[in-house]
Amino acid sequence: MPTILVVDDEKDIRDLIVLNLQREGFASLEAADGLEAFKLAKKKAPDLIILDLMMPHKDGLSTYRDLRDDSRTRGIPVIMLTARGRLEEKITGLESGADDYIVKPFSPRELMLRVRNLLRRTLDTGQSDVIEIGAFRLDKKNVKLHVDGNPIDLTTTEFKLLLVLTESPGIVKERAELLQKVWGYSDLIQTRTLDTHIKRLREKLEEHGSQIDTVRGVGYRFLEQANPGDDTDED
Amino acid sequence: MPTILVVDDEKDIRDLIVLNLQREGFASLEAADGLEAFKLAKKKAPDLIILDLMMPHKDGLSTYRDLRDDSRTRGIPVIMLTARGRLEEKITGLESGADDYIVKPFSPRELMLRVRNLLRRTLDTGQSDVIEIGAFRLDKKNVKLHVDGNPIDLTTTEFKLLLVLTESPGIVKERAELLQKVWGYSDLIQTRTLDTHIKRLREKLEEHGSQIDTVRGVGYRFLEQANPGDDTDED
DNA sequence: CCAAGTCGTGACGATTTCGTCACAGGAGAT
DNA sequence: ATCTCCTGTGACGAAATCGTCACGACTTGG
Repeated sequence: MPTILVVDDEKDIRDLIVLNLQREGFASLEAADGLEAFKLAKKKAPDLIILDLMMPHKDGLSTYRDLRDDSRTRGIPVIMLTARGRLEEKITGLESGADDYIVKPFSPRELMLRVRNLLRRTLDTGQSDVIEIGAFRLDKKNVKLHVDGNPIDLTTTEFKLLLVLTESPGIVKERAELLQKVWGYSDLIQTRTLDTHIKRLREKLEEHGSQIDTVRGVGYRFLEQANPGDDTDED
Repeated sequence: MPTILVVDDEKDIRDLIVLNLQREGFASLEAADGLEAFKLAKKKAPDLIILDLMMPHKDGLSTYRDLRDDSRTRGIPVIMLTARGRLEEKITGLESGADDYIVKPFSPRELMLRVRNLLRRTLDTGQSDVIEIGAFRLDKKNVKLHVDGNPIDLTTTEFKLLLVLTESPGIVKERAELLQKVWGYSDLIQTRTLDTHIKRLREKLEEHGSQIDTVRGVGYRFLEQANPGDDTDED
């Protein structure tokens, strides 16, 4: 059952939306301001967010930007509620494709229609399990990697390895954990298999910025790309 | 709330299906044989019909034909239940695009998935018989493919395969899913049938731009043609 | 500086997966 | 009935991918 986060400072409106969502069979979360919404979104990873743009304290628009800047919430589609003629123009500019907005006052039926449409687009087509780390975009369902929009062919094993590494960018993954999660090895095994695949991964990634760090005696660490746009040498 | 008519002579199976439908929030009607089903369908105009093909008295297949011959029931999508290897071949011929079928034994989850998909297709889009992907135009009703206006002859199997592939352009369809949706295979089957038809499809499409991508170990992916013609974008 | 441990690298064979082909059975058309 | 087209299947080779090994380079600690 999809979970939807409803963000509005007015309790009446929240209640109205939540009621309609329940009637449609959706679970819901509530937040009264942008900060709470952002924290809840990171923690609970809802399938969709309904976000009022007019709120005190923290503006809805800046909350939207925060959501788009965090890797954990980037993929979550957002429906924005806005008053007619207010921020409409600005919104249309920053839409990220997966998002939508609706002008107040709105009919609940209209809102529910958009919720269903948006969920259909994201849940069904599997675009929801796309992981983004810096310039990297890991498409799980597609077994495809894009860096700055450029597709990179990875084998399934390489992809799985990269997937595990990117679980925790900047943090070391032990050899044992990598072997466990990618190959299913349960024992501590002395093997060069991991090294070989790390090498192959590095080969395919190096032209897009060296990414995988060796931590001697421990394991490997995936680093976010430091300098995008630095592509002038090859040796 | 969509209403679904369940047609099966075995009460146990009806109960199982109805239970699952209720859990999903659907209203349901029941019929134990084809005649009753036909009358009920005309009278109540359900949004979808789940029809077992193996029934005493009146065969499911002839019931299906009756449903298609009557103007009041013609537009109602039908999901047919069939035993593996029995009537599969005959079904493939009369598939009218809006319909689906599933091979017994099936999982309730799988059935519910198809119910949702079929309802989504018909309720939302008002069952469009023509699908357009880039320069491709798939005419479900006439089982015809046009690329840039040029007609391409496809067999029914090829057409169905292409139809499933184009459900999600740019996204991989797993072999299992393709086998399931085109041939009704429920198990993971080691067969070269899929490959063969992919090849035949590729042969017919390649002169109009290579389209079908192999994702080793996963499945196939339909790619939109890079169209030399211009594309207009608007909101 | 030496020894031991660890890692990177290239090559190789084994295995898996896919593409292609030929062919036989079946359905529909003539 | 005969013909034609479509379809599924197995055989076989091609290609991709994988894991392992040997060996050299490097790091670390004493």
